Amino acid sequence: MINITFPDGSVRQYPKGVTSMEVAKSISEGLARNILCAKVNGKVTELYNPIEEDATLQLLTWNDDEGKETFWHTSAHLLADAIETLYPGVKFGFGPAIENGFYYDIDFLDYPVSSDDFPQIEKKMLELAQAKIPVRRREVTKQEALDYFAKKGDPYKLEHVNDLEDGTISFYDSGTFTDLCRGPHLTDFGPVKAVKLTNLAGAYWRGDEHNKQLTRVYGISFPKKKDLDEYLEMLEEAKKRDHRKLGKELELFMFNDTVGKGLPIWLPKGTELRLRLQDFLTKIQKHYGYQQVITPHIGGKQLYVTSGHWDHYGADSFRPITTPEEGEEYLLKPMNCPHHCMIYKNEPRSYKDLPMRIAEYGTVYRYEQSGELHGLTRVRSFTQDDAHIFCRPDQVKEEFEKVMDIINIIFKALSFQNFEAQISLRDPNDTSKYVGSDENWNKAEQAIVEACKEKGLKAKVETGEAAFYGPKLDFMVRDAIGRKWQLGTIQVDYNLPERFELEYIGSDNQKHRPVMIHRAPFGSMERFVAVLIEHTGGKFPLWLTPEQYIILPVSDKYIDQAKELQHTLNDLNLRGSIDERSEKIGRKIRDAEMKKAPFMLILGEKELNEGTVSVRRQGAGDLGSMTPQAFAKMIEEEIDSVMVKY
RNA sequence: GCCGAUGUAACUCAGUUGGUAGAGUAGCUGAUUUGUAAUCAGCCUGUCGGGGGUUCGAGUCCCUUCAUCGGCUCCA
Repeated sequence: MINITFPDGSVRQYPKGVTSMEVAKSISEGLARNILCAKVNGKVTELYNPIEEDATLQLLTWNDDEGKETFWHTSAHLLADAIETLYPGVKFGFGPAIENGFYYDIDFLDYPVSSDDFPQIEKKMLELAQAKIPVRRREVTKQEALDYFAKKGDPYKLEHVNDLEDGTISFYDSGTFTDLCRGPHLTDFGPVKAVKLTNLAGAYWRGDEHNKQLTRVYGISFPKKKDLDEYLEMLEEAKKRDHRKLGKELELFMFNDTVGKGLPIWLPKGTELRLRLQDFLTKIQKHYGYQQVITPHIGGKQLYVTSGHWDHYGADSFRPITTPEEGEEYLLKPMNCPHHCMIYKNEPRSYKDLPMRIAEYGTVYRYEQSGELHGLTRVRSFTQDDAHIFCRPDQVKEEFEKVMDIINIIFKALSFQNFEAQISLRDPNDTSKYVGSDENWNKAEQAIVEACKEKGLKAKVETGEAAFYGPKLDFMVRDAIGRKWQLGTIQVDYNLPERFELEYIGSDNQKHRPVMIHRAPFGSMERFVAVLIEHTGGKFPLWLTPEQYIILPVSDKYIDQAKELQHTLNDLNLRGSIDERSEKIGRKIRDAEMKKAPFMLILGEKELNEGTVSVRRQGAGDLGSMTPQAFAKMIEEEIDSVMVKY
């Protein structure tokens, strides 16, 4: 007999060699019906694997992330199985589970494939699922694996096997389909009750654009039909928060083909919103000792040759601007750092001058590939809330942490609680992509890791994601449909100061090299506003919203008094407008609700007699009547409650 | 840039097998003067993304190009 320990700490005895499925059955039939896989001693595995010694056991269902992952991973095999049946001879790449569903990369050879094929593939998948085709693991030697795929003629699988070590290779058989796979998997295809193939995309083999592009089929599957319907419903809801749709509806920004793709135009309401965000940050930065500067939108090409950007990105940038006078070349600035370095160099600096913090809302222009453009989140002209901190080496950590504080203030004020922090280090195996000495890189990377540790910030470390001149700490926030976008960023840079030969005179009267910190708490105004729109669904916090109220006169008779009320509210530091149309009050309320105006102020005979106004909150209904002063106080208190003290 | 899809009025969308375009909303005009989510009537609105082709005839078919959407690659 062996002892099985369950997550709640309880221990039960079972015969040696018992399977997780048998354990589940011993507990309850219902549980046995719902479990998908099991975690034995911390490792996810199939339900049919025997447990030979004392172990901890967690039975995983659809409600566990790892249960879902296994479910979707098996669904990827189910997809491949169906496709191999319908399109004999196609070649398979990788087919993993992803955050929401699964995909399989497939070389369809000469088969013309489009989303029109989805229904019949889905049908085939459900057929195989209903047949409860078993999925079985088997260990194979490297040679067996090579022989199998050589015989089958699957070049991608063959290449993959070649990279694997003998003794670690396993196959999964399901019906007529056999796949190279680490697993784990469901016991059979049976639990898959609903399948939806979502889209078709090109994907380079092994993610390398020099390789052949395979066809990636994305899908999602569920153990119940109802779950699929709910998922599709959820996607529909998310679409309503799409910043591109809301940006149009709320008249925040626009694009125009003649102006150019990826070049956003901020409309009056969007501009107001953005300026309010900028003012908010400017105040914080003033408190933290930043100085604001303004630099031109173009700069001599040599700036970028010196910085190294020309070497790294020159070929993929907007072409240089030339002048009638020969020999002059300027670039639309793709970043602000070189200009700021010139400000630093403008006069000799003393160690007493440092840290020197130079901030600018700097609009930059980058030639993004056409397929990359995406609403306001990926554009060709955008404004960074940029700043560069020039400091002594001994000040790096403290300055870095202060920037983290600023980002924290901003994210809190806008309720971005669910951000993910990422430390991006260089790829130690390919240092050719980077400039600067190993020593500088090590110092910079260490500074970031230590700062995160001291601040207690849990950050995911990604190698190979650093900028070419230095490592960085990024703050990622998800959009309405779950895509991650980098917003705030902090970068430590020992290299540009060297390239621009920046110096300061130390207390020892010797020349020293400062360290540079690049940082942008919003990241870019465009992307930040885009994500903010999707988070709030267009219902911005009161301190930020373009219109805090709309006055709704009950009839035309009260328009003059409405104007008086607006003056009063102006004096109380509130902003809003009047609905002067000759419409019934019900109509005005409906339209104001649709426009997401936070407060509706209804003004008629009753209010005029009382010297009050009737207040209605968007989405919440009538709050009763109050004086304009009381209304202003209510708004003020609400704004104060979300503001972070610094 | 690559793969797949989409593009019809300001917006959301309809338009059968090819027979020269419709609805709702918005807008305009008039009537109504309104009390907490749509007052009524009338009017206006189109290079059917652009260019080329097939055809007696193209929003519908073909080619090409542009933009957008979902991915891949990229993201200083």
